[in-house]
Amino acid sequence: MIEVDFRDARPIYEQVRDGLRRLIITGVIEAGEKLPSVRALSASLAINPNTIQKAMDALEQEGYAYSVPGRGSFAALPTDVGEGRRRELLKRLSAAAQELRFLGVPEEELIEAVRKREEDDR
Amino acid sequence: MIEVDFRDARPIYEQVRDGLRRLIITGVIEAGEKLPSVRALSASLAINPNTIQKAMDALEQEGYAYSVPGRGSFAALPTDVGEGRRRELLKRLSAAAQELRFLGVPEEELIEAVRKREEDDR
DNA sequence: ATAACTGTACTATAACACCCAGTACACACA
DNA sequence: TGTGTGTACTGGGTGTTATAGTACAGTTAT
Repeated sequence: MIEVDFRDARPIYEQVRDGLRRLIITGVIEAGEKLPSVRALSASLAINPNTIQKAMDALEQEGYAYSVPGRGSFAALPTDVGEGRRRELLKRLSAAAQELRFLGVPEEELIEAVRKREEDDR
Repeated sequence: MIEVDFRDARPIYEQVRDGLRRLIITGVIEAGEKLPSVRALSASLAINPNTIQKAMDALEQEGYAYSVPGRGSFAALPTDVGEGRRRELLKRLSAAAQELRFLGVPEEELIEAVRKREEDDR
């Protein structure tokens, strides 16, 4: 369900956070649906529960999930995602586009990459 | 010329590396032109020379610059930038676009962000 | 030749983030 | 009652980051 690479320079909790976010974005887990529990993810990924908890905290802070003690964590509505996240993504989009244009990639190719909707990332 | 925020979570050497890359991308420093020397940057930014050196190494590894002992570091040609950097940027572009669409941002707005060329990013 | 500048390479240290192990508490649900 | 849940601690190990200091070899201008 989620892939974690221990050799990757990126912290594990970020990889888990991004993996969970991706499940929500791609619709695998819809709004209101339950996310994997901390202990379940800890067991299936062979990662310390504290690290999973940290990923959950980060995801909740972004607005992509909310937690209910005793019940579990759930996917939030897209409208609950903070404005900071939107601004960061738009900044990333512009920065990547600008650098790619500097590198000689034609504008049409960039627009096509934006239009295309796929999930074959890493 | 380059801004460094010590309170930022991002490592200083990454901020310096990104700042130098931006100078090249925006055309402030053209291909073949000399980059600020390690010691000059170290003095003007009040940062240890080792940290600046690390930023230079990273930039050179990306292909954005090359160094000549005794002479200095210089901006490389866009064609010298590694293919890995291009693939990473395209991945970032797609990922950001996909998430923004999930958040309800209309496709036209994304395309406009890609077309627009500005330099007001941090 | 001399001086000043350049990239580069070491050693050593301190601070911090990351990840782990282990334990514990309170709540929800069947 | 038992199981599963989020959450909160303490400790310890490890690697990264950034620092200070020193040093060497090459280039450039005086």
